[in-house]
Amino acid sequence: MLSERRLEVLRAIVQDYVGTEEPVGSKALTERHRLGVSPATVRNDMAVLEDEGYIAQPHTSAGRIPTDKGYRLFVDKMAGVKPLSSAERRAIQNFLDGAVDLDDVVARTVRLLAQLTRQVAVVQYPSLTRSAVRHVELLALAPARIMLVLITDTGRVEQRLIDCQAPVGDTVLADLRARLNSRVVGRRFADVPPLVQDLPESFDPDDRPAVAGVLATLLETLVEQTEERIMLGGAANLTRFNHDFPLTIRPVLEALEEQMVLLKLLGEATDSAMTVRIGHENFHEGLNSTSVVAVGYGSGDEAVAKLGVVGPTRMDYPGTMGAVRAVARYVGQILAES
Amino acid sequence: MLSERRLEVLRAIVQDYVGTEEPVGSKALTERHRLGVSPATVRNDMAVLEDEGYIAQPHTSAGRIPTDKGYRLFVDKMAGVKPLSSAERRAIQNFLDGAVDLDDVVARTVRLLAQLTRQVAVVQYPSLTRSAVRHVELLALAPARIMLVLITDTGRVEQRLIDCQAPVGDTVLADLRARLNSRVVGRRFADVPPLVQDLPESFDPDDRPAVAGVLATLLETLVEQTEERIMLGGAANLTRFNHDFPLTIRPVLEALEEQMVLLKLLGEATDSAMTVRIGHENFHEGLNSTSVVAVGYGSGDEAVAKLGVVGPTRMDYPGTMGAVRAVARYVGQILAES
DNA sequence: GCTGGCACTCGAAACGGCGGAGTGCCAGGC
DNA sequence: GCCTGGCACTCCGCCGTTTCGAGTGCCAGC
Repeated sequence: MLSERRLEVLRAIVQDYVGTEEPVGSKALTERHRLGVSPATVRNDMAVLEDEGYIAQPHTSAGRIPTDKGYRLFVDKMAGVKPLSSAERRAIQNFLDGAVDLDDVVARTVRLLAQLTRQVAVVQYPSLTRSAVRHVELLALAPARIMLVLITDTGRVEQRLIDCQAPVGDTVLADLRARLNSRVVGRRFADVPPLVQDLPESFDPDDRPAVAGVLATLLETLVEQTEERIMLGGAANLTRFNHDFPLTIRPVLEALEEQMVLLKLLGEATDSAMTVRIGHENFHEGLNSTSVVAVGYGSGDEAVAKLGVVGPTRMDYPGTMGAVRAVARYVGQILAES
Repeated sequence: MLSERRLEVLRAIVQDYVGTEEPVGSKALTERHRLGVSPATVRNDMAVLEDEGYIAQPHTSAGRIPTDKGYRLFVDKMAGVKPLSSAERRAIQNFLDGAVDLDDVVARTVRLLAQLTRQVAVVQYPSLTRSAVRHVELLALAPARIMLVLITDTGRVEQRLIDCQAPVGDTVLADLRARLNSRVVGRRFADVPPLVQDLPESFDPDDRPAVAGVLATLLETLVEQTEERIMLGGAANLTRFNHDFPLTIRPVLEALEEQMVLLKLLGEATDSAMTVRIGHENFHEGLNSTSVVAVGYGSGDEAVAKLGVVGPTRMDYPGTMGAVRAVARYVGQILAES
């Protein structure tokens, strides 16, 4: 366990390094912070902190920079979540209130997060699997061709084409549409399958293949995980740091282009707790010098999707966490209203 | 007018510079190309080319690099469109054939273009304004709340919420839905407005406000230009060149984040002719050292949207143009099938 | 009009010296 | 036992100098 003052030294190092982006030495520390001790004492503390792996020096006789472990301790023990100013809150609300549909909400959220944190923003579309059915529509495009349109309570619309072997009558289609909706509207996706299982039986044997086809497509759409869409923005903010890592920007950009990586990035935590993943805590190699701050958001009490930002490990954690949390809350409100 | 050989020299300079990314000198030119003349002669030609503004030297006693004007001449007079190998063609087809819906088609196209050209790919969603109506659906979410779903022949789905002052009966809604569809299905967007103008008159006066509201929203959706969505990919490819311009990548990334800039980037040409915009020919400052190769694509004979790539002015024009054209054709086919 | 030769230019890389920030350690004081 | 001032040492980054070489422009000759 580290003494109180050593923690204080670590905090000072993190704060200074985040601000200046340069290794920080003992003398500069005592000048910029009221530690009440001399540089020599700070040096001793630093030696201990280095032994414990919280800080490191890029090379002998340079200042110290925090390690991933150091940042971790900082975030866990010392960093509160910095609340936003009321001006910022108003800005968020104004920015999000003008959204016309779900795409727009997500797009605005991404831009907002990127501007607020000056980092790369990542927003997941409300997940299909955690939302509920608002309406199912069936359209006969051709006698044997049906389009299935699924509308969720989060405003998302999914569509699928279904080719039937035999023509399907309009009345059958209308019947199916009515029964389907009466059973599934308002239900969570996960609850739908058992509710529609027996539907084909109530139809004329001739029509059962078509009905089964529609149901199969519907269920497939419901469980399909691959369609977890994600929007990304603020990539230009990566360049703010590239005088330090001209090399690192490349793999980061590459990683961010992979939908799968992005999805994993936002993490598994489904509740609304905020997760911070620092440097090597990220599974992906290209992201070893970045940190991810993510949190779930939703229209009700449960998260239906996540959003977050990706930035250098050397980031302003309290401020970033504050912005991410605030944006998530407002987006949740917006979704609840629509 | 330049002599034949001088054009040849320019072509050689462009090709070498694109390959090596380094200023090319007279000696290297004669070694790598069979020009049939000595370096001294090439030097004289280069001096002329420089006087005319086709090439420039970064500093005295360095090799020459093409100017925007030089690239322009190269593209106009000398660069054919390089056809793809049959392996590449097969790859394109395989890659695009697996698409399940419009989003997927666009997403795959972006990835494909980015990989093929190793540059930043930009794909515009099939524009609403140039496509036709496949179906209009009206859903009563609540007694006085209607959701309008518009499905286009390119597979795109738009949705809007409509709040009515008074409840709307189910039969009225069904009636409106039927009449609406019988009039507009298959019509181009631009042709729709006159066809529905008189619809409210045929309804009970009590229902006319609601009907008018639905129509207004429909027309608004049809003309709404702001919803021109664009997908972008391959941003990581920008970093391939950043040892040359570490500075320029920043404004480029910023420019690419602006939807409006992207839209203008793809240009105004609505037919299927390919446009190449080189360096300063781009209106946007941040893109002064990039070139844009764009072409329209569509399910029929007319273009419904555009796609293209953004890369450094120093790009392989014939190859890029070949890839862009080929991808556009395949996407057109895919859209026509669905 | 092409060619070889030659002097010249200028950036890139290599070299070396210097300054300064920062460290570790030690002896002394509270 | 902990803090402090002092001191010697290390090593990066900066800067002026030198060297090297690719490339040029020009000129005289064929």
